[in-house]
Amino acid sequence: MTTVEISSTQLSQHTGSAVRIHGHIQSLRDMGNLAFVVIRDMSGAVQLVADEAEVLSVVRLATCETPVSAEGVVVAKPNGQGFEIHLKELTLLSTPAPSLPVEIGKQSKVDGLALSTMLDYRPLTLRSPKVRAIFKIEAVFCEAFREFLRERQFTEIHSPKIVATGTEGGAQLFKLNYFGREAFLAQSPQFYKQIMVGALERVFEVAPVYRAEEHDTTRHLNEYISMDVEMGFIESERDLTDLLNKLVRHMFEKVSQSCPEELSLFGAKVPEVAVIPAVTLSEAVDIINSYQKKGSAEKTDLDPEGEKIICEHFLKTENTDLVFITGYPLSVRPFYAMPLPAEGEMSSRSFDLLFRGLEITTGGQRIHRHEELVAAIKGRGLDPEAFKDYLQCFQYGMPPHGGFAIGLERIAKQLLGLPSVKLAALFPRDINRMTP
RNA sequence: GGCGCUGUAACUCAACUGGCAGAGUGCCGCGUUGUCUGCGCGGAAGUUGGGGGUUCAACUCCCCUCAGCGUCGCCA
Repeated sequence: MTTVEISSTQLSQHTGSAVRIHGHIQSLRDMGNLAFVVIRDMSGAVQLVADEAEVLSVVRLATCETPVSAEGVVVAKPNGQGFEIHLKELTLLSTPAPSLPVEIGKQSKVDGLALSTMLDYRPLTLRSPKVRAIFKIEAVFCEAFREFLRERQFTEIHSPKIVATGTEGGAQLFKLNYFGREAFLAQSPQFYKQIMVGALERVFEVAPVYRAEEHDTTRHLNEYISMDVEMGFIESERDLTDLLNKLVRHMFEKVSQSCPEELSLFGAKVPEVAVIPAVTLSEAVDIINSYQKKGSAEKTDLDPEGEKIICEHFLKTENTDLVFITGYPLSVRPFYAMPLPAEGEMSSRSFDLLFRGLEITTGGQRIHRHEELVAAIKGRGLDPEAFKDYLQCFQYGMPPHGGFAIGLERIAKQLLGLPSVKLAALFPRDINRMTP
């Protein structure tokens, strides 16, 4: 009989055959003259059954997480629920692992871990089925994001992360020493993606961005993955919200199709995305005030509590997990935001997308006329000379354009109902943590 | 960074009004042929975050310090 190399998901196709499989030992149950070994591989897990003295002696040397190669015959489980491998030979591929600080094989134990323990032992906790599922889902989000945009003739770009100036001045920048000169880690690919609209018309980028903000919350990271989009020749920000609407629909559909098991580990329900409703900021504030006894919410921005109330309202009234907030005042947006003169006060052609109570996207149309942009920069008390290189593309003609950015860890956190965005980053960087 | 809370075994947590530092899981040993939270018996495991103080006596009260969690500002 020839031995075939398989992975755990292919068991049913090899009933009665001799197979070889490799993975890490996830659990060991030694019953004396019978032992059960569950191994976890890239695709799932499988139970090995050992009942021969020679194999049992090897099993007794093994410990949880030891990588092994196993050979045996695929058989149906006696209870009829799935398949297992009747073990003929087990090879330990490394020194047996010492006892584990956290029990990653048991879901209840992993769920009960303190966030700091989860992160301190990250190389280990990332192996647990539920933790790694987060990152499989994020990979599918990225895949779907790329797929959708490529189909619409967007080109993927890679902008520099070492930059000479900040974009908006709002978020704090990490300073670094660049051969004796001052440089910064990019807080956003904003300027570069706009410049690339001049060259490629439609671009996107999936890359880390850096924010040196000194807050430690469940929705902030100092390094996170920004899924950026920018497109030219738009008529208004409506073109962007339409695109974003279809994009998130595609991303959710793809995750729903590709990751049913990963989603079920979290009991997560993927939202059905129809036409995402939109409200202006001032309408949103009125709605929030109608729920709160104090009528004091300001009409400049929403606080986290307000974001929650708005989302609850729209879930109740329109059965949607997603809602656009539009018409932010120019004053709370970066200088390049396109103004929208409305009701006496200057509003902007920008929007946020909220998902189950959290902002996952910000975007908008940008100013594309050179003279207007220079005036906007001066209006913020900034020096146009500092933005000389960025302004070049406007000097030589830029079409009406705009874009948005989706926070990968945030959309994953909200989808899976994670208590902190830090759990959605492989190795999160926050104000207190730089390792592992 | 402000405010609040918490630090006890590898992990998750108990310990009354200040009175012998414990449990479950994991780990080690022995037994167990259908486990999947294996089961049974036995065992090891602690500078109670650190430092100082009050007291006959401190995990417990006070001060300092370090760390973690929550929350707010800001943002994706």
